[in-house]
Amino acid sequence: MVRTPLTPWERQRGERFGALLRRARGDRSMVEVAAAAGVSAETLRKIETGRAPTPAFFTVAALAAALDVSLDELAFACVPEADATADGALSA
Amino acid sequence: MVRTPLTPWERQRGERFGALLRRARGDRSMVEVAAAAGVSAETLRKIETGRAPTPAFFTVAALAAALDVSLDELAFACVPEADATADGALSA
DNA sequence: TCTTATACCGGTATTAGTATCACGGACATG
DNA sequence: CATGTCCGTGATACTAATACCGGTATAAGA
Repeated sequence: MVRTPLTPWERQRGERFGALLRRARGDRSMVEVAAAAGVSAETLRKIETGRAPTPAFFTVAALAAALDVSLDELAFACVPEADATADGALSA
Repeated sequence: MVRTPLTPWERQRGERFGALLRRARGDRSMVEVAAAAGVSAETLRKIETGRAPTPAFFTVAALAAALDVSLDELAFACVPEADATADGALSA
C-alpha cells in the first residue's frame, strides 16, 4: 500500500469538520457559499457531509474566507482529542 | 473536464506556499518537522518544492502546528497579490 | 396540482496528493 | 579507505479530492 487509506478517525474528523462548516454556513445556500468560495456545490456538499474528509488546504481556505471563519479555529475545533472537556455543541 | 487541472496561478501559489513553509522550518531538518507533523518527509519535500501545490488541509494544519505558524497567516501570505483593489470575495 | 428551488445521493471521469522504493551526496566513524 | 547513517531527491503505485450528470425528495409558490 502506497497511499494510506483514510482511517476511521480521519473520517470522523472529516464529519466534524463538515458539521462545523455547515453550522458556519447558517441559512445561506450551498450554491451561494460554493460560488463565493470558487468551488462546486457538489464539492461543498461532500465536504459538509463528510464524504470528502480531507479536502485541499486552499479549498478550505476559500470556504473559510467565504464563511468568514478562522482557519486556526476550524483546524482546532475538528480535532477529536481536543474536546475532552467541552462536550457541548458550542465547543467551537 | 471533470477535475479542473491546476492552473499556473495555483502552481505559483503552491511554490510560494512551499517557500513559506521552508522558511518557517528554518534550520530544522525535513525529517524532524515531518515526523513532528505526522507526515512523510517526502510529502513535506514535495510541498516545500511546490510539487504538491494544493496539499490536504489537515496536512497543512499539522505542519503549521509543528512549525508553530498560523494557518490564517499562511493562507494569506501565499496569495501572490490579486487583492490590491476589489478583493473580499476571493478569486472566483 | 404543477412548477421551481434547494439539498441529497449514486455513479463516473480525471487529476492530484501521499507513501514506498531506490539512488546519490555529505558526514562521521571504523 | 570502507562503511553506515542521515538527508534530500526522482520514480512509481495507489487512494482520494474535485467536477459533472442523472435521479430523488421535500418545501414554497403560482
